[in-house]
Amino acid sequence: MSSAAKTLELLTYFSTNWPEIGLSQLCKMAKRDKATTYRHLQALEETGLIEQNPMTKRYRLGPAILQLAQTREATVPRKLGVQAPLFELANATGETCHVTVLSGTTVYELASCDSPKHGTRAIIDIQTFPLHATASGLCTVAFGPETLMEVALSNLHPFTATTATTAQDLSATVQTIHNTGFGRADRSYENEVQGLSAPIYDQTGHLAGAVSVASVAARFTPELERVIQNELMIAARQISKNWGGTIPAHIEALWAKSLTSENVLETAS
Amino acid sequence: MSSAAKTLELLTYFSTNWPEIGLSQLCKMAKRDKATTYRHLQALEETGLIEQNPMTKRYRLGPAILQLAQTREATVPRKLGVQAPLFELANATGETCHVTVLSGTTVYELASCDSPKHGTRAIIDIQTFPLHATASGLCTVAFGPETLMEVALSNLHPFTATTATTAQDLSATVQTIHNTGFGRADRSYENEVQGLSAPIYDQTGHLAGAVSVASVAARFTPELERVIQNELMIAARQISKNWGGTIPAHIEALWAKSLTSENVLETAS
DNA sequence: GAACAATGGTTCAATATATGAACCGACAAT
DNA sequence: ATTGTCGGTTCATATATTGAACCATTGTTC
Repeated sequence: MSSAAKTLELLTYFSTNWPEIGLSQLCKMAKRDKATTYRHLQALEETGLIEQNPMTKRYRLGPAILQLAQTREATVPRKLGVQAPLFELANATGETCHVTVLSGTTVYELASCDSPKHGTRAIIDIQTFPLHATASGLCTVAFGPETLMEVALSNLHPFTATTATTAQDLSATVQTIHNTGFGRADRSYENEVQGLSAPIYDQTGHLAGAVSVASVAARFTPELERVIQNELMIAARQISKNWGGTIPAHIEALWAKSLTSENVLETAS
Repeated sequence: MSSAAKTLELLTYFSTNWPEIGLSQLCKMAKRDKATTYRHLQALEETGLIEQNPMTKRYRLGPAILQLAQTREATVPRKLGVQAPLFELANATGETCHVTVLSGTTVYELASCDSPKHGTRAIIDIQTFPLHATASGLCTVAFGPETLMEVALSNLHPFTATTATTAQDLSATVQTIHNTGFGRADRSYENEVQGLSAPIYDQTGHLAGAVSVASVAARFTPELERVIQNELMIAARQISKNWGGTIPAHIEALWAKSLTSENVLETAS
Protein backbone atom coordinates (compact mmCIF):
# COMPACT_ATOMS: atom_id res chain seq x y z
CA MET A 1 0.00 0.00 0.00
CA SER A 2 1.46 3.29 -1.07
CA SER A 3 1.97 6.13 1.30
CA ALA A 4 -0.46 8.20 -0.71
CA ALA A 5 -3.14 5.51 -0.48
CA LYS A 6 -2.68 5.31 3.28
CA THR A 7 -3.04 9.05 3.50
CA LEU A 8 -6.18 9.11 1.42
CA GLU A 9 -7.66 6.25 3.37
CA LEU A 10 -7.76 8.48 6.43
CA LEU A 11 -10.46 10.56 4.78
CA THR A 12 -12.84 7.63 4.86
CA TYR A 13 -13.00 7.68 8.65
CA PHE A 14 -14.81 10.98 8.69
CA SER A 15 -18.58 10.80 8.56
CA THR A 16 -21.60 12.74 9.72
CA ASN A 17 -21.76 10.41 12.72
CA TRP A 18 -18.13 11.02 13.52
CA PRO A 19 -17.21 14.34 11.98
CA GLU A 20 -14.20 15.19 14.15
CA ILE A 21 -11.39 12.80 14.99
CA GLY A 22 -8.34 13.32 17.19
CA LEU A 23 -4.89 12.08 16.27
CA SER A 24 -4.76 9.19 18.72
CA GLN A 25 -8.29 8.18 17.92
CA LEU A 26 -7.53 8.09 14.22
CA CYS A 27 -4.41 5.98 14.85
CA LYS A 28 -6.52 3.38 16.59
CA MET A 29 -9.10 3.35 13.81
CA ALA A 30 -6.57 3.11 11.01
CA LYS A 31 -4.23 0.90 13.05
CA ARG A 32 -1.22 3.00 12.17
CA ASP A 33 1.62 4.62 13.94
CA LYS A 34 1.07 8.02 15.47
CA ALA A 35 3.97 9.71 13.73
CA THR A 36 2.92 8.32 10.38
CA THR A 37 -0.68 9.32 10.83
CA TYR A 38 0.36 12.76 11.97
CA ARG A 39 2.41 13.34 8.85
CA HIS A 40 -0.42 12.06 6.69
CA LEU A 41 -2.81 14.43 8.37
CA GLN A 42 -0.43 17.29 7.75
CA ALA A 43 -0.31 16.47 4.06
CA LEU A 44 -4.09 16.48 3.98
CA GLU A 45 -4.22 19.73 5.87
CA GLU A 46 -1.78 21.44 3.49
CA THR A 47 -4.18 20.74 0.67
CA GLY A 48 -7.17 21.86 2.69
CA LEU A 49 -8.83 18.46 2.52
CA ILE A 50 -8.93 18.43 6.28
CA GLU A 51 -8.48 21.13 8.89
CA GLN A 52 -7.87 21.14 12.58
CA ASN A 53 -10.56 22.51 14.83
CA PRO A 54 -8.64 25.15 16.76
CA MET A 55 -10.82 24.57 19.82
CA THR A 56 -10.63 20.81 20.16
CA LYS A 57 -7.36 20.13 18.28
CA ARG A 58 -9.24 17.39 16.50
CA TYR A 59 -9.35 17.08 12.76
CA ARG A 60 -12.30 17.42 10.43
CA LEU A 61 -12.88 17.63 6.69
CA GLY A 62 -11.70 20.90 5.18
CA PRO A 63 -12.97 23.58 2.84
CA ALA A 64 -11.10 22.38 -0.24
CA ILE A 65 -13.55 19.49 -0.36
CA LEU A 66 -16.36 21.86 -1.22
CA GLN A 67 -14.49 23.35 -4.14
CA LEU A 68 -13.68 19.97 -5.55
CA ALA A 69 -17.30 18.98 -5.16
CA GLN A 70 -18.36 22.04 -7.07
CA THR A 71 -16.05 21.12 -9.90
CA ARG A 72 -17.15 17.51 -9.82
CA GLU A 73 -20.78 18.53 -10.04
CA ALA A 74 -20.04 20.84 -12.94
CA THR A 75 -17.95 18.18 -14.61
CA VAL A 76 -20.17 15.16 -14.24
CA PRO A 77 -23.80 15.75 -14.87
CA ARG A 78 -26.07 13.74 -12.67
CA LYS A 79 -27.30 11.62 -15.53
CA LEU A 80 -23.93 10.06 -15.99
CA GLY A 81 -23.98 8.64 -12.48
CA VAL A 82 -27.18 6.86 -13.29
CA GLN A 83 -26.42 5.06 -16.54
CA ALA A 84 -24.35 2.16 -15.29
CA PRO A 85 -26.49 1.13 -12.28
CA LEU A 86 -29.62 1.48 -14.37
CA PHE A 87 -28.17 -0.75 -17.05
CA GLU A 88 -27.23 -3.30 -14.42
CA LEU A 89 -30.70 -3.11 -12.94
CA ALA A 90 -32.36 -3.66 -16.29
CA ASN A 91 -30.15 -6.64 -17.03
CA ALA A 92 -30.53 -8.22 -13.62
CA THR A 93 -34.30 -7.88 -13.51
CA GLY A 94 -35.04 -8.26 -17.20
CA GLU A 95 -37.46 -5.36 -16.91
CA THR A 96 -37.67 -1.73 -17.90
CA CYS A 97 -36.13 0.60 -15.39
CA HIS A 98 -36.31 4.31 -14.69
CA VAL A 99 -34.63 6.92 -12.65
CA THR A 100 -36.67 9.94 -11.67
CA VAL A 101 -35.66 13.15 -9.98
CA LEU A 102 -37.72 15.38 -7.77
CA SER A 103 -37.71 19.05 -8.67
CA GLY A 104 -40.01 21.28 -6.74
CA THR A 105 -43.13 19.18 -6.43
CA THR A 106 -42.78 17.37 -9.73
CA VAL A 107 -41.27 13.99 -10.45
CA TYR A 108 -39.39 14.13 -13.73
CA GLU A 109 -37.99 11.21 -15.64
CA LEU A 110 -34.21 11.43 -15.74
CA ALA A 111 -33.23 8.24 -17.52
CA SER A 112 -34.63 4.88 -18.49
CA CYS A 113 -33.24 1.60 -19.67
CA ASP A 114 -34.93 -1.34 -21.38
CA SER A 115 -33.91 -4.93 -20.97
CA PRO A 116 -33.79 -7.00 -24.15
CA LYS A 117 -34.65 -10.12 -22.16
CA HIS A 118 -38.36 -10.27 -22.89
CA GLY A 119 -40.37 -9.57 -26.02
CA THR A 120 -42.98 -7.75 -24.02
CA ARG A 121 -41.82 -4.76 -22.07
CA ALA A 122 -43.41 -2.17 -19.95
CA ILE A 123 -43.03 0.97 -21.99
CA ILE A 124 -43.60 4.11 -20.04
CA ASP A 125 -43.17 7.21 -22.07
CA ILE A 126 -43.95 10.15 -19.92
CA GLN A 127 -41.89 13.05 -18.76
CA THR A 128 -43.52 13.62 -15.41
CA PHE A 129 -44.74 10.85 -13.15
CA PRO A 130 -48.11 11.15 -11.34
CA LEU A 131 -47.39 11.21 -7.63
CA HIS A 132 -50.32 9.06 -6.59
CA ALA A 133 -50.22 6.35 -9.24
CA THR A 134 -46.65 5.37 -10.06
CA ALA A 135 -44.13 3.56 -7.90
CA SER A 136 -41.64 6.40 -8.36
CA GLY A 137 -44.23 9.02 -7.53
CA LEU A 138 -45.47 7.22 -4.44
CA CYS A 139 -41.96 6.54 -3.27
CA THR A 140 -41.14 10.21 -3.65
CA VAL A 141 -44.25 11.22 -1.73
CA ALA A 142 -43.45 8.73 1.00
CA PHE A 143 -39.84 9.79 1.56
CA GLY A 144 -39.72 13.30 0.11
CA PRO A 145 -40.88 16.61 1.60
CA GLU A 146 -44.15 16.65 3.53
CA THR A 147 -45.77 19.09 1.12
CA LEU A 148 -45.83 16.50 -1.64
CA MET A 149 -48.78 14.74 -0.06
CA GLU A 150 -50.95 17.82 -0.52
CA VAL A 151 -49.88 18.15 -4.13
CA ALA A 152 -50.66 14.48 -4.70
CA LEU A 153 -54.07 14.85 -3.11
CA SER A 154 -54.88 17.76 -5.38
CA ASN A 155 -54.85 15.48 -8.42
CA LEU A 156 -56.09 11.93 -7.85
CA HIS A 157 -56.80 11.14 -11.49
CA PRO A 158 -58.03 7.51 -11.77
CA PHE A 159 -55.79 5.89 -14.36
CA THR A 160 -56.94 2.34 -13.62
CA ALA A 161 -59.33 0.49 -11.32
CA THR A 162 -56.68 0.25 -8.61
CA THR A 163 -55.49 3.87 -8.70
CA ALA A 164 -55.78 5.51 -5.30
CA THR A 165 -58.56 8.06 -5.67
CA THR A 166 -59.28 9.02 -2.10
CA ALA A 167 -57.14 10.54 0.62
CA GLN A 168 -57.57 7.35 2.65
CA ASP A 169 -56.42 5.12 -0.20
CA LEU A 170 -53.39 7.25 -0.87
CA SER A 171 -52.54 7.55 2.78
CA ALA A 172 -52.71 3.78 3.21
CA THR A 173 -50.55 3.18 0.15
CA VAL A 174 -47.94 5.64 1.34
CA GLN A 175 -48.03 4.10 4.79
CA THR A 176 -47.18 0.70 3.33
CA ILE A 177 -44.23 2.26 1.54
CA HIS A 178 -43.12 3.84 4.79
CA ASN A 179 -43.15 0.38 6.33
CA THR A 180 -41.33 -1.50 3.57
CA GLY A 181 -38.93 1.06 2.13
CA PHE A 182 -40.06 0.24 -1.42
CA GLY A 183 -42.42 2.25 -3.57
CA ARG A 184 -45.08 0.06 -5.10
CA ALA A 185 -47.76 0.54 -7.74
CA ASP A 186 -50.02 -2.46 -8.40
CA ARG A 187 -51.36 -1.74 -11.87
CA SER A 188 -52.35 1.65 -10.57
CA TYR A 189 -51.05 3.60 -13.53
CA GLU A 190 -51.28 1.14 -16.39
CA ASN A 191 -53.29 -2.06 -16.29
CA GLU A 192 -50.52 -4.41 -17.20
CA VAL A 193 -47.71 -2.79 -15.28
CA GLN A 194 -46.49 -3.58 -11.79
CA GLY A 195 -44.10 -0.98 -10.46
CA LEU A 196 -41.51 -1.17 -7.69
CA SER A 197 -39.13 1.58 -6.67
CA ALA A 198 -36.53 2.65 -4.18
CA PRO A 199 -35.57 6.15 -3.03
CA ILE A 200 -32.31 7.84 -4.03
CA TYR A 201 -30.49 10.36 -1.88
CA ASP A 202 -27.92 12.99 -2.75
CA GLN A 203 -25.34 15.07 -0.93
CA THR A 204 -27.98 17.23 0.71
CA GLY A 205 -29.15 14.20 2.63
CA HIS A 206 -32.65 14.69 1.30
CA LEU A 207 -34.47 12.48 -1.13
CA ALA A 208 -33.26 13.34 -4.63
CA GLY A 209 -35.19 10.91 -6.74
CA ALA A 210 -36.19 7.31 -7.18
CA VAL A 211 -35.10 4.33 -9.17
CA SER A 212 -37.86 2.01 -10.32
CA VAL A 213 -38.60 -1.18 -12.17
CA ALA A 214 -41.72 -1.44 -14.28
CA SER A 215 -42.57 -5.11 -14.58
CA VAL A 216 -45.11 -6.66 -16.88
CA ALA A 217 -47.86 -7.66 -14.43
CA ALA A 218 -48.52 -11.00 -16.12
CA ARG A 219 -45.12 -12.35 -15.20
CA PHE A 220 -44.86 -10.72 -11.79
CA THR A 221 -44.28 -13.36 -9.08
CA PRO A 222 -43.13 -13.23 -5.45
CA GLU A 223 -39.75 -14.57 -6.55
CA LEU A 224 -39.37 -11.86 -9.19
CA GLU A 225 -40.46 -9.30 -6.66
CA ARG A 226 -37.71 -10.40 -4.31
CA VAL A 227 -35.15 -10.25 -7.10
CA ILE A 228 -36.32 -6.80 -8.10
CA GLN A 229 -36.26 -5.53 -4.54
CA ASN A 230 -32.77 -6.82 -4.13
CA GLU A 231 -31.56 -5.22 -7.34
CA LEU A 232 -33.37 -2.00 -6.52
CA MET A 233 -31.50 -1.81 -3.25
CA ILE A 234 -28.20 -2.24 -5.07
CA ALA A 235 -29.15 0.33 -7.70
CA ALA A 236 -30.47 2.83 -5.18
CA ARG A 237 -27.32 2.55 -3.10
CA GLN A 238 -25.04 2.93 -6.09
CA ILE A 239 -26.89 5.87 -7.60
CA SER A 240 -27.06 7.56 -4.22
CA LYS A 241 -23.32 7.08 -3.89
CA ASN A 242 -22.71 8.49 -7.35
CA TRP A 243 -24.83 11.48 -6.43
CA GLY A 244 -22.81 12.05 -3.28
CA GLY A 245 -25.32 10.69 -0.82
CA THR A 246 -26.06 7.54 1.07
CA ILE A 247 -29.21 5.61 1.87
CA PRO A 248 -30.30 6.73 5.35
CA ALA A 249 -30.02 4.12 8.07
CA HIS A 250 -33.78 3.98 8.62
CA ILE A 251 -34.38 3.06 4.98
CA GLU A 252 -31.68 0.42 5.11
CA ALA A 253 -33.33 -0.94 8.24
CA LEU A 254 -36.70 -1.12 6.46
CA TRP A 255 -35.11 -2.99 3.59
CA ALA A 256 -33.37 -5.43 5.87
CA LYS A 257 -36.65 -6.07 7.64
CA SER A 258 -38.57 -6.45 4.38
CA LEU A 259 -36.13 -9.01 3.10
CA THR A 260 -35.84 -11.08 6.25
CA SER A 261 -39.57 -11.19 6.79
CA GLU A 262 -39.94 -12.45 3.26
CA ASN A 263 -37.30 -15.06 3.83
CA VAL A 264 -39.19 -16.22 6.89
CA LEU A 265 -42.34 -16.53 4.83
CA GLU A 266 -40.47 -18.41 2.18
CA THR A 267 -38.85 -20.89 4.52
CA ALA A 268 -42.14 -21.31 6.35
CA SER A 269 -44.01 -22.21 3.17
CA MET B 1 7.48 17.33 -0.34
CA SER B 2 5.96 14.08 0.74
CA SER B 3 4.61 11.58 -1.73
CA ALA B 4 1.17 12.03 -0.25
CA ALA B 5 1.34 15.81 -0.70
CA LYS B 6 2.40 15.37 -4.31
CA THR B 7 -0.51 13.04 -4.86
CA LEU B 8 -3.00 15.42 -3.31
CA GLU B 9 -1.60 18.34 -5.24
CA LEU B 10 -2.77 16.70 -8.43
CA LEU B 11 -6.35 17.38 -7.38
CA THR B 12 -5.81 21.12 -7.63
CA TYR B 13 -5.32 20.94 -11.38
CA PHE B 14 -8.94 20.02 -11.96
CA SER B 15 -11.33 22.92 -12.41
CA THR B 16 -14.55 23.69 -14.19
CA ASN B 17 -12.50 25.19 -17.00
CA TRP B 18 -10.39 22.07 -17.21
CA PRO B 19 -12.43 19.21 -15.82
CA GLU B 20 -10.68 16.32 -17.53
CA ILE B 21 -6.93 15.87 -17.74
CA GLY B 22 -4.91 13.16 -19.45
CA LEU B 23 -1.85 11.55 -17.92
CA SER B 24 0.73 13.26 -20.09
CA GLN B 25 -0.99 16.58 -19.78
CA LEU B 26 -1.04 16.32 -16.01
CA CYS B 27 2.66 15.44 -15.99
CA LYS B 28 3.46 18.64 -17.83
CA MET B 29 1.30 20.71 -15.50
CA ALA B 30 2.72 19.21 -12.34
CA LYS B 31 6.21 18.88 -13.82
CA ARG B 32 6.53 15.32 -12.63
CA ASP B 33 7.52 12.00 -14.03
CA LYS B 34 4.94 9.99 -15.89
CA ALA B 35 5.35 6.83 -13.86
CA THR B 36 5.13 8.74 -10.61
CA THR B 37 2.08 10.67 -11.69
CA TYR B 38 0.44 7.51 -12.92
CA ARG B 39 0.88 5.80 -9.56
CA HIS B 40 -0.43 8.87 -7.78
CA LEU B 41 -3.47 8.90 -9.99
CA GLN B 42 -4.06 5.26 -9.20
CA ALA B 43 -4.01 5.97 -5.50
CA LEU B 44 -6.52 8.74 -6.00
CA GLU B 45 -8.66 6.51 -8.13
CA GLU B 46 -8.74 3.73 -5.54
CA THR B 47 -10.26 6.15 -3.08
CA GLY B 48 -12.72 7.48 -5.62
CA LEU B 49 -11.34 11.00 -5.46
CA ILE B 50 -10.76 10.83 -9.17
CA GLU B 51 -12.04 8.54 -11.86
CA GLN B 52 -11.01 7.81 -15.38
CA ASN B 53 -13.38 8.62 -18.16
CA PRO B 54 -13.55 5.27 -19.94
CA MET B 55 -14.18 7.00 -23.26
CA THR B 56 -11.34 9.48 -23.29
CA LYS B 57 -8.98 7.72 -20.86
CA ARG B 58 -8.57 11.07 -19.21
CA TYR B 59 -9.01 11.63 -15.51
CA ARG B 60 -11.60 13.73 -13.71
CA LEU B 61 -12.77 14.29 -10.17
CA GLY B 62 -14.56 11.29 -8.70
CA PRO B 63 -17.78 10.60 -6.83
CA ALA B 64 -16.18 10.25 -3.41
CA ILE B 65 -15.69 14.01 -3.46
CA LEU B 66 -19.43 14.59 -3.23
CA GLN B 67 -19.80 12.35 -0.23
CA LEU B 68 -16.94 14.06 1.57
CA ALA B 69 -18.52 17.40 0.73
CA GLN B 70 -21.76 16.20 2.24
CA THR B 71 -19.97 15.30 5.44
CA ARG B 72 -18.02 18.53 5.47
CA GLU B 73 -21.14 20.64 5.08
CA ALA B 74 -22.93 18.57 7.72
CA THR B 75 -19.97 19.09 10.05
CA VAL B 76 -19.30 22.74 9.36
CA PRO B 77 -22.27 24.30 7.60
CA ARG B 78 -20.60 27.15 5.78
CA LYS B 79 -22.21 27.29 2.36
CA LEU B 80 -25.67 27.20 3.85
CA GLY B 81 -25.30 30.47 5.70
CA VAL B 82 -23.66 32.24 2.80
CA GLN B 83 -25.99 32.00 -0.17
CA ALA B 84 -28.67 34.46 0.84
CA PRO B 85 -26.44 37.26 2.17
CA LEU B 86 -24.11 36.89 -0.83
CA PHE B 87 -27.02 37.17 -3.22
CA GLU B 88 -28.23 40.25 -1.42
CA LEU B 89 -24.76 41.73 -1.55
CA ALA B 90 -24.41 41.12 -5.28
CA ASN B 91 -27.79 42.69 -5.96
CA ALA B 92 -27.25 45.68 -3.73
CA THR B 93 -23.80 46.49 -5.10
CA GLY B 94 -24.25 45.32 -8.66
CA GLU B 95 -20.83 43.70 -8.50
CA THR B 96 -19.33 40.26 -8.29
CA CYS B 97 -19.04 39.04 -4.71
CA HIS B 98 -17.08 36.31 -3.00
CA VAL B 99 -16.91 34.60 0.32
CA THR B 100 -13.59 33.09 1.33
CA VAL B 101 -12.69 30.89 4.27
CA LEU B 102 -9.40 30.65 6.12
CA SER B 103 -8.13 27.15 6.73
CA GLY B 104 -4.67 26.91 8.22
CA THR B 105 -2.78 29.60 6.38
CA THR B 106 -4.69 29.43 3.13
CA VAL B 107 -7.63 31.53 1.95
CA TYR B 108 -10.06 29.38 -0.04
CA GLU B 109 -12.93 30.52 -2.17
CA LEU B 110 -16.18 29.21 -0.71
CA ALA B 111 -18.82 30.78 -2.91
CA SER B 112 -19.27 33.55 -5.40
CA CYS B 113 -22.21 35.41 -6.87
CA ASP B 114 -22.42 37.58 -9.97
CA SER B 115 -24.75 40.49 -10.35
CA PRO B 116 -26.52 40.76 -13.70
CA LYS B 117 -26.58 44.54 -13.37
CA HIS B 118 -23.59 45.38 -15.50
CA GLY B 119 -22.32 43.94 -18.75
CA THR B 120 -18.75 44.02 -17.50
CA ARG B 121 -18.02 42.02 -14.40
CA ALA B 122 -15.00 41.16 -12.42
CA ILE B 123 -14.49 37.48 -13.04
CA ILE B 124 -12.16 35.84 -10.63
CA ASP B 125 -11.57 32.18 -11.21
CA ILE B 126 -9.12 31.02 -8.61
CA GLN B 127 -9.39 28.53 -5.83
CA THR B 128 -7.03 30.11 -3.34
CA PHE B 129 -6.63 33.83 -2.87
CA PRO B 130 -3.15 35.39 -2.57
CA LEU B 131 -2.81 36.89 0.89
CA HIS B 132 -0.94 40.01 -0.17
CA ALA B 133 -2.84 41.01 -3.30
CA THR B 134 -6.57 40.46 -2.84
CA ALA B 135 -8.98 42.29 -0.58
CA SER B 136 -10.03 39.00 1.00
CA GLY B 137 -6.44 37.93 1.54
CA LEU B 138 -5.37 41.22 3.03
CA CYS B 139 -8.41 41.36 5.25
CA THR B 140 -7.61 37.87 6.48
CA VAL B 141 -4.00 38.80 7.17
CA ALA B 142 -5.11 41.91 9.00
CA PHE B 143 -7.61 40.23 11.32
CA GLY B 144 -6.52 36.60 11.29
CA PRO B 145 -3.73 34.85 13.20
CA GLU B 146 -0.39 36.67 13.49
CA THR B 147 1.47 33.96 11.62
CA LEU B 148 -0.32 34.84 8.39
CA MET B 149 1.88 37.89 7.91
CA GLU B 150 4.97 35.69 7.66
CA VAL B 151 3.24 33.43 5.17
CA ALA B 152 2.17 36.44 3.14
CA LEU B 153 5.71 37.83 3.19
CA SER B 154 7.08 34.55 1.91
CA ASN B 155 5.28 35.05 -1.40
CA LEU B 156 4.98 38.61 -2.63
CA HIS B 157 4.34 37.78 -6.25
CA PRO B 158 3.79 41.04 -8.20
CA PHE B 159 0.48 40.58 -10.01
CA THR B 160 0.15 44.21 -11.05
CA ALA B 161 2.00 47.51 -10.72
CA THR B 162 0.28 48.22 -7.41
CA THR B 163 0.79 44.83 -5.78
CA ALA B 164 2.58 45.13 -2.46
CA THR B 165 6.01 43.60 -3.08
CA THR B 166 7.95 44.68 -0.03
CA ALA B 167 7.43 44.06 3.66
CA GLN B 168 6.95 47.81 4.13
CA ASP B 169 4.26 48.04 1.45
CA LEU B 170 2.39 45.08 2.85
CA SER B 171 2.69 46.28 6.39
CA ALA B 172 1.32 49.70 5.44
CA THR B 173 -1.57 48.18 3.52
CA VAL B 174 -2.48 45.93 6.42
CA GLN B 175 -2.18 48.86 8.82
CA THR B 176 -4.77 50.77 6.81
CA ILE B 177 -7.10 47.80 7.02
CA HIS B 178 -6.54 47.66 10.76
CA ASN B 179 -7.65 51.28 10.92
CA THR B 180 -10.71 51.04 8.69
CA GLY B 181 -12.02 47.53 9.29
CA PHE B 182 -12.29 46.90 5.55
CA GLY B 183 -9.92 44.91 3.39
CA ARG B 184 -8.95 46.80 0.29
CA ALA B 185 -7.12 45.90 -2.91
CA ASP B 186 -6.65 48.75 -5.39
CA ARG B 187 -5.99 46.89 -8.64
CA SER B 188 -3.35 44.95 -6.80
CA TYR B 189 -4.41 41.55 -8.14
CA GLU B 190 -5.94 42.36 -11.49
CA ASN B 191 -5.55 45.64 -13.29
CA GLU B 192 -9.20 46.44 -13.71
CA VAL B 193 -10.48 45.19 -10.40
CA GLN B 194 -10.99 47.10 -7.21
CA GLY B 195 -11.61 44.89 -4.21
CA LEU B 196 -13.23 45.61 -0.86
CA SER B 197 -13.84 43.11 1.89
CA ALA B 198 -14.98 42.60 5.45
CA PRO B 199 -14.02 39.93 7.98
CA ILE B 200 -16.32 37.09 9.06
CA TYR B 201 -16.26 35.40 12.46
CA ASP B 202 -17.57 32.05 13.69
CA GLN B 203 -18.39 30.50 17.03
CA THR B 204 -14.73 30.19 18.00
CA GLY B 205 -14.53 33.97 18.11
CA HIS B 206 -11.64 33.91 15.64
CA LEU B 207 -11.71 35.16 12.10
CA ALA B 208 -13.26 32.48 9.90
CA GLY B 209 -13.21 34.12 6.49
CA ALA B 210 -14.02 37.22 4.53
CA VAL B 211 -16.73 38.52 2.27
CA SER B 212 -15.64 40.70 -0.59
CA VAL B 213 -16.86 42.72 -3.53
CA ALA B 214 -14.79 42.83 -6.70
CA SER B 215 -15.71 46.00 -8.49
CA VAL B 216 -14.72 46.97 -11.99
CA ALA B 217 -12.19 49.71 -11.32
CA ALA B 218 -13.46 51.94 -14.11
CA ARG B 219 -16.77 52.52 -12.38
CA PHE B 220 -15.46 52.66 -8.83
CA THR B 221 -16.40 55.94 -7.16
CA PRO B 222 -16.42 57.19 -3.56
CA GLU B 223 -20.22 56.85 -3.53
CA LEU B 224 -20.05 53.27 -4.74
CA GLU B 225 -17.37 52.56 -2.18
CA ARG B 226 -19.63 53.80 0.59
CA VAL B 227 -22.51 51.69 -0.69
CA ILE B 228 -20.26 48.64 -0.88
CA GLN B 229 -18.86 49.17 2.60
CA ASN B 230 -22.35 49.49 3.95
CA GLU B 231 -23.53 46.31 2.25
CA LEU B 232 -20.35 44.49 3.26
CA MET B 233 -21.07 45.26 6.89
CA ILE B 234 -24.57 43.87 6.56
CA ALA B 235 -23.35 40.75 4.80
CA ALA B 236 -20.46 40.18 7.21
CA ARG B 237 -22.77 40.49 10.21
CA GLN B 238 -25.34 38.15 8.72
CA ILE B 239 -22.87 35.49 7.62
CA SER B 240 -21.08 35.63 10.96
CA LYS B 241 -24.45 35.16 12.66
CA ASN B 242 -25.24 32.20 10.40
CA TRP B 243 -21.87 30.70 11.26
CA GLY B 244 -22.56 31.05 14.96
CA GLY B 245 -20.35 34.07 15.57
CA THR B 246 -20.57 37.84 15.83
CA ILE B 247 -18.49 40.73 14.58
CA PRO B 248 -16.19 41.72 17.48
CA ALA B 249 -16.87 45.09 19.06
CA HIS B 250 -13.55 46.54 17.94
CA ILE B 251 -14.35 45.80 14.29
CA GLU B 252 -17.80 47.31 14.65
CA ALA B 253 -16.17 50.37 16.18
CA LEU B 254 -13.80 50.67 13.23
CA TRP B 255 -16.69 50.43 10.81
CA ALA B 256 -18.69 53.06 12.67
CA LYS B 257 -15.68 55.36 12.61
CA SER B 258 -15.00 54.73 8.92
CA LEU B 259 -18.52 55.60 7.98
CA THR B 260 -18.86 58.72 10.10
CA SER B 261 -15.49 60.07 9.02
CA GLU B 262 -16.55 59.62 5.43
CA ASN B 263 -19.82 61.30 6.20
CA VAL B 264 -17.88 64.18 7.68
CA LEU B 265 -15.80 64.40 4.55
CA GLU B 266 -18.90 64.32 2.46
CA THR B 267 -20.75 66.98 4.39
CA ALA B 268 -17.62 69.12 4.47
CA SER B 269 -17.27 69.03 0.71
C1' DG C 1 -1.05 18.66 44.98
C1' DA C 2 1.56 14.68 43.44
C1' DA C 3 1.06 10.94 40.54
C1' DC C 4 -1.04 9.33 36.56
C1' DA C 5 -2.84 8.79 31.98
C1' DA C 6 -4.42 10.85 28.33
C1' DT C 7 -3.53 14.01 24.51
C1' DG C 8 -0.87 16.28 20.29
C1' DG C 9 3.56 16.61 18.52
C1' DT C 10 8.87 15.48 17.46
C1' DT C 11 13.29 12.90 16.67
C1' DC C 12 16.46 9.77 14.19
C1' DA C 13 18.40 5.32 12.76
C1' DA C 14 16.71 1.51 9.95
C1' DT C 15 14.61 0.25 5.98
C1' DA C 16 10.75 -0.08 3.09
C1' DT C 17 9.10 2.66 -0.45
C1' DA C 18 9.09 6.09 -4.24
C1' DT C 19 11.40 7.32 -8.26
C1' DG C 20 12.42 8.00 -13.37
C1' DA C 21 14.99 6.56 -17.61
C1' DA C 22 13.98 3.45 -20.77
C1' DC C 23 10.65 0.58 -22.88
C1' DC C 24 6.07 -1.30 -24.87
C1' DG C 25 1.94 -1.43 -27.70
C1' DA C 26 -1.72 1.32 -29.72
C1' DC C 27 -3.24 4.95 -32.27
C1' DA C 28 -3.12 9.28 -35.51
C1' DA C 29 -1.09 12.22 -38.52
C1' DT C 30 2.36 13.05 -42.04
C1' DA D 1 6.56 3.63 -43.53
C1' DT D 2 7.91 7.13 -40.31
C1' DT D 3 7.25 9.98 -36.61
C1' DG D 4 5.07 11.72 -32.57
C1' DT D 5 1.69 11.14 -29.49
C1' DC D 6 -0.79 8.73 -25.99
C1' DG D 7 -1.56 5.55 -21.60
C1' DG D 8 0.78 2.21 -19.22
C1' DT D 9 4.89 -0.85 -17.34
C1' DT D 10 9.54 -2.32 -15.71
C1' DC D 11 13.53 -2.47 -12.51
C1' DA D 12 17.86 -0.92 -10.44
C1' DT D 13 18.79 3.02 -7.70
C1' DA D 14 18.35 5.97 -3.87
C1' DT D 15 15.35 8.70 -1.47
C1' DA D 16 11.52 9.37 1.36
C1' DT D 17 8.73 6.76 4.88
C1' DT D 18 8.49 4.53 9.07
C1' DG D 19 7.81 3.72 14.22
C1' DA D 20 9.86 3.09 18.92
C1' DA D 21 11.03 6.15 22.07
C1' DC D 22 10.71 10.72 23.65
C1' DC D 23 8.79 15.48 25.01
C1' DA D 24 5.37 18.98 26.53
C1' DT D 25 0.59 19.90 27.93
C1' DT D 26 -3.57 19.05 29.72
C1' DG D 27 -6.94 17.01 32.56
C1' DT D 28 -8.18 13.41 36.06
C1' DT D 29 -7.71 10.73 40.26
C1' DC D 30 -6.81 9.91 44.86
